[in-house]
Amino acid sequence: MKDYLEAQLREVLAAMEGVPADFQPEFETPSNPDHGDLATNAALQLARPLRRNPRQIAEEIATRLREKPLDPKKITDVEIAGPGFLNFRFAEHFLTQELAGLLAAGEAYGRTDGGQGKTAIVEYVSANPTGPLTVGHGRNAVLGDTIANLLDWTGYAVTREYYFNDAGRQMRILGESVCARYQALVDPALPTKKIKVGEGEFAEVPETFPEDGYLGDYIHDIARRLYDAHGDALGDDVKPFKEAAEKAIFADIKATMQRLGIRMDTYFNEHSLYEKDDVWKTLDRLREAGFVYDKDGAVWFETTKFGKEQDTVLVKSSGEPTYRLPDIAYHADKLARGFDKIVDVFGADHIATYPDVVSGVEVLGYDASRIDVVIYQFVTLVRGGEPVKMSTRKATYVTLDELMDEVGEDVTRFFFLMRAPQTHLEFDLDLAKEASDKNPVFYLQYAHARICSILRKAEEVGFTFGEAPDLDLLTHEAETVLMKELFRFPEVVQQAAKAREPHRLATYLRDVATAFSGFYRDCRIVGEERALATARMHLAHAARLVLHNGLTVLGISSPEQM
RNA sequence: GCCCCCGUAGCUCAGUGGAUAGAGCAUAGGUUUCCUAAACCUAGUGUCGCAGGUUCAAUUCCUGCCGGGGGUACCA
Repeated sequence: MKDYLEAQLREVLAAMEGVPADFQPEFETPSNPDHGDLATNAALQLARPLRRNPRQIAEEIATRLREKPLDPKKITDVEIAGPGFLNFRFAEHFLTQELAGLLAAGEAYGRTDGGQGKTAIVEYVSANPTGPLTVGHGRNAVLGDTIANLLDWTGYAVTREYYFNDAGRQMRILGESVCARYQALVDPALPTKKIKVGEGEFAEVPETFPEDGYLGDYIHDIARRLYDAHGDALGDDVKPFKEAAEKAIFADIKATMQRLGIRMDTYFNEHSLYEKDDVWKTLDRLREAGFVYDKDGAVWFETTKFGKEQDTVLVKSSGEPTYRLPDIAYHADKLARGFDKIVDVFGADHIATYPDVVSGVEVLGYDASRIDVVIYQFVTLVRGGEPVKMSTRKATYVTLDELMDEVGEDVTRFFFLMRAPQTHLEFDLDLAKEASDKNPVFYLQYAHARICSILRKAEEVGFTFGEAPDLDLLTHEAETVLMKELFRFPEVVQQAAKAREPHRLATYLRDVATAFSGFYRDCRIVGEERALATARMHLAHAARLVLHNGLTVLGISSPEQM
């Protein structure tokens, strides 16, 4: 419809004097229904170049549009309002045509092919296997997964990738932590020590426990399982402990992701970049390009040439690379794999590092504009009105599993998606637990379940989807309001995908549920005359489809009864 | 110091150039002989942090300031 009107308007404007050739008319859907279904501010924008009163310009455009004339099966009315807006009103017939299209598309309604078969890779979660996923990881996981869904729905072939590092210092400490716990099981008389874990807080640990070791219960569990399986045969070589811990923790992480409905396509081990020698080749190429120098025994990247205040160390004087170098190699790898869109989902703590990655791959000759970094702000966990400091190492965290046990998988996903990524998310655990039935996700699911119930009841009394509906019977205001709301769905999906902002879809679905409530209140099905009831069944079904499809994109179930 | 994000109703947040700034929660009241009351309806509140600027039009864009958070390691 927008396309039709834009074409008509362009023809009219082309015939008017003084309109710039490159003038781009803008359309919008007015929030106030009195202002019609679609409006354009063209006359206001033209006021300056034409040096005429905008209302006068609007009059001329309106007259010319009426003379064309506009197709009465699409547009019934053009009016001038306010300072010079042109408001258009859709013909009812147009709405019912759209409804037929929606019903025909079914569970594919909302899918568009703007991606044109292009490829995208979304990197998310990417937690190193040092402990269970926490609430903090949850926002990353759910955001990334939903952005991947949105890209899928807008025509991209999407790869979901999990990047991890199981070779660094943290993993060694993990192995040592398990080893120490194991040794204490072998010999309970082993001496212990106290280590500081915070301001005035101490933990009693085995003598061999690393100073900055991991204190979580899962470490005990892993040690206990190793002891049960191998007795005292393992000795004090850290390697088997590290490997066992990684395996157990990764299995745990994957199980948690599965509960959230997340399935990765690929797991990318940072170590593979060393096996392929990519890390050092990357360094050589940066050096050849003239952006690398040696100083104080370390290797530096000249990030000052890209507007940063300081240069950045790529290789420490110990000969060990900092994480930036493999990060650059990894992104070069993704670019070389040919993805059209590369989306990274990072916490706010990465905000200073990704520009280095962008600079790095540009130096390597790649088009860094293909990379799109979604930075989300941290989750502040609040319990009993107090913010909770979370640390994987100190084991002062709430796991994602615990959260899902308390409030459920659907609420967990929805909660993380409700707000714009760039705003801080205050997660009040007490509220989430105690008042979880007030979470908006139930509002959406309830609306869906209620539609299913209505349709079941309608079929019980003898109405059927087998009959061709006369959709033109849908002229009640509550019906047209609902239809217009439903038709926004594909555009909302596109906008949410483009902006990488899933919360737009969550907000929209609430509006759909509200519009359906209005229909439910004013328009009955059971008890109505057969033709009207049949038409309304189809409209209710359309509303169910939009809710179901929208919830599917968000990764949330749409129950048929509650 | 410098960089990034945020500042909108009592609370949590939508709203990125338009016509009277919205929703949920909370508060007060009302609605079930009627397809699911996990619902619906009604009532009320705003110096859109402050000050300038650009524009026919600014909560939205630009600059400065104030406040909150994050970053600014040869840590990841």
